[in-house]
This record gives sequence, structure tokens and C-alpha cells, in this order.
Amino acid sequence: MADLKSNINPLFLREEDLRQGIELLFYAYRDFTAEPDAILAKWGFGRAHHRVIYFVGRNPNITVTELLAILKITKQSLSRVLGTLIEDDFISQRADPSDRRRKLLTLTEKGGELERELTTTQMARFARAYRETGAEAVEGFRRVLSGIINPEDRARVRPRQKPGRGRG
Amino acid sequence: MADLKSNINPLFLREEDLRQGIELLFYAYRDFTAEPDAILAKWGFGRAHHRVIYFVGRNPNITVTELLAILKITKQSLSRVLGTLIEDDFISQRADPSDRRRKLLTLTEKGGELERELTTTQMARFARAYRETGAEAVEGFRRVLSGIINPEDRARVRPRQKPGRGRG
DNA sequence: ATTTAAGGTCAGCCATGTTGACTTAATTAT
DNA sequence: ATAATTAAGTCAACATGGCTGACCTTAAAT
Repeated sequence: MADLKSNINPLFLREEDLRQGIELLFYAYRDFTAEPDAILAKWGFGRAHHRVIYFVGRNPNITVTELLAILKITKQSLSRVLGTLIEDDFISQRADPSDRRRKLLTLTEKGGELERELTTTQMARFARAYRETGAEAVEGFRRVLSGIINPEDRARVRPRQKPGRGRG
Repeated sequence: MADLKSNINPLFLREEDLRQGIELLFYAYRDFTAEPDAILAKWGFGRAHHRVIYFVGRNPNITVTELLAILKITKQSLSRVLGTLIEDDFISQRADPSDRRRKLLTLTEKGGELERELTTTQMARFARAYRETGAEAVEGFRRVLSGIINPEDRARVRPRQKPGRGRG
């Protein structure tokens, strides 16, 4: 019996299975970022710019502090990429009227176009994977990856509207 | 009706769902790498070292070329981190007897210990997620993430032994 | 009036990716 | 046997994007 554990208790997780998870995540992330990287290079941007563009697009009027909480990088690191994105007119900022210390970040039209180009490649990748595997697998994927994320940040990944069922 | 498409055709994937996938992958990867990064810092290593240690541990006697194919970085980039790992006695190399141009890489005992320490944190994360979600979700996770990986590399993620079923 | 919070800035350091040009040694093909 | 290819390594230079630390301004909260 090379692997007693798995034969005794199906709830005991085999190292093999856990390592498979680690590797899937590595390879998936590696390939998932490759296409956007190529597009970004045309503009002289990098992956850090992409993350900012993505999350500003996803959260219009987001503040710098909130963006930092998502990215988990320092203010100084963010400032570099955010600065170039504002300067190059991909992102605009305006003061929050209710607290003028806050700056609300939004994609410009130009920024929105780039966001769409970048996100389209990644959505296509997911669309194919989802189609090939089906709704049940997608739900499993969603639940497992949620479990990988630190609990305090799970709520960030919001299915923003529940899908309508049938009818239209 | 704000979202006609999803009501008409359940096979039409909503942008919302696709973006959720993108975000899950981002957050999961972010948190999944944080603990190892902290351990590596104690040794003066970074994430790049981790990847090398992981895949050499996973593929004893791997060649440099094969390692490059997994990591998809340049030989020069690899050389830097691999060089320090060999110098610090975490990895050993020996010539392949059947083709002495090839160098076979293996973890030393010291390297194996670090590999285990690093991988344990990531396995614990997966173990919890797997336990919380169940076998069906895990299978869905596995299939979806496989679909995200470029086809030519899917075979790399091998479930090396099929689990025994019941009995012990 | 003081303290705190949000945001920004300058300077410098480090890790890790890149290109490009070359070298050496071993194997394979002609 | 010679030539070509392959595996590995090396040196130099550069870019990106993290980091720390010190410090400033403005606005809000106490």
C-alpha cells in the first residue's frame, strides 16, 4: 500500500492532490497574465498598470486607500503606476465632495478602451474554460478559490447580481 | 431587464461571472504567495527562488531546459536564482550520464527541508479549502483551472497516482 | 487647537524580469 | 572527420515594480 491514507479516509487529503492545486494555480496564473502583458507592452505599461486599470474600471470612484487594500502594495509603489496612468489620461481623479481629502479614481474613455481590450482576452480564457466544463464545475472552482483567499477579503469577490432564472 | 443575456441563454456567460473568475484568480494568487514570501525573506530569497525549489523538488533530476519550459523565463533570469541556490547548497547538479551536456538538478537535504516548509503553508491553504468545499467542488476547480492553462501545458499538471477507492 | 487621516513625494535599494552577444562542451548529422 | 546543433553558462546593460524611510500638505475629527 503506497498510499494508505487515501484508502483509509477519503477526507484525508493526499499531498498529491494538494500539490496539484498548487501547480494548477501557478500555471493558470502564468498563462492568464501572458496575453495582457503583451498588449500592455505596446503602451509601455506593465502588469502593475493592468491591475490598477482593472480595479479602477471595476470600482469607479474608488479611493487610493481602497485600491491599496485590494492590491496590497505600498502607497509609493502604487503612486508610480497610478501617476503615469493619470498623466497619460487613462485615469482621472476628482476630490470626493463629502471628504475632500479623498480622491476618487475613474477610468477615462481612453482608459476604458484599454481596460476592455485587456479584460477581453482574460474573459475569453474563462469563457472557454467555463463552457468546456459546465456550471457545476464553475461553482466548484468558485468555491475552492474563495477558500484559498484570506477570509477578510473573500467578500471582495462579489457576484454583483444574482442571475435571473429563466423567463426574460 | 438589466441583464437580458443571462435570462435568455444559460450558456451565454455573463461578463459578471467572467470577471469574478478573473478576480478570484488575482486574490487567490496574491494570498497564496504571501506566506512563502515571508519565509523566503528569512533566507534572503524571493519568489523566483521558491518556484525553482518547488519544481526541482517536484521533478528530481530535472534539466535546466525543462525547468525553463515550466517557468517560462529566460535562461539568464533562471541562472541568477539557480546559481545562488546551488552556491548555498539548496540544489545540487550532476551531469546526465546519457548526455553529459545535460545537468540534472536535485534538491539537497537542506533544499528539501526548505521546500517542505514552503509547500506546507500552501498545502495547508488548499487542504482547508478542499475540506470546506468537498470532492465535487475540488473536481470542478481542477477542471476549470486546467481549462485556463494553455493546452500544451495542461499535461504538466499530473495527478500522479489515481487514488485508491474505499477499502484499505 | 491638536490630532488623525488621506494623499503625495523624494531618494534609494533590491528582486527579477528582459535583450543581445558570446563561449564551451557534447552530441548529432552530413 | 567535419560541420551543425544542442545544452548550458556568462557578461553587460536595462526596465519594472516591489520595498523602506523620511517628510509634506490638506482636510476632517476630536
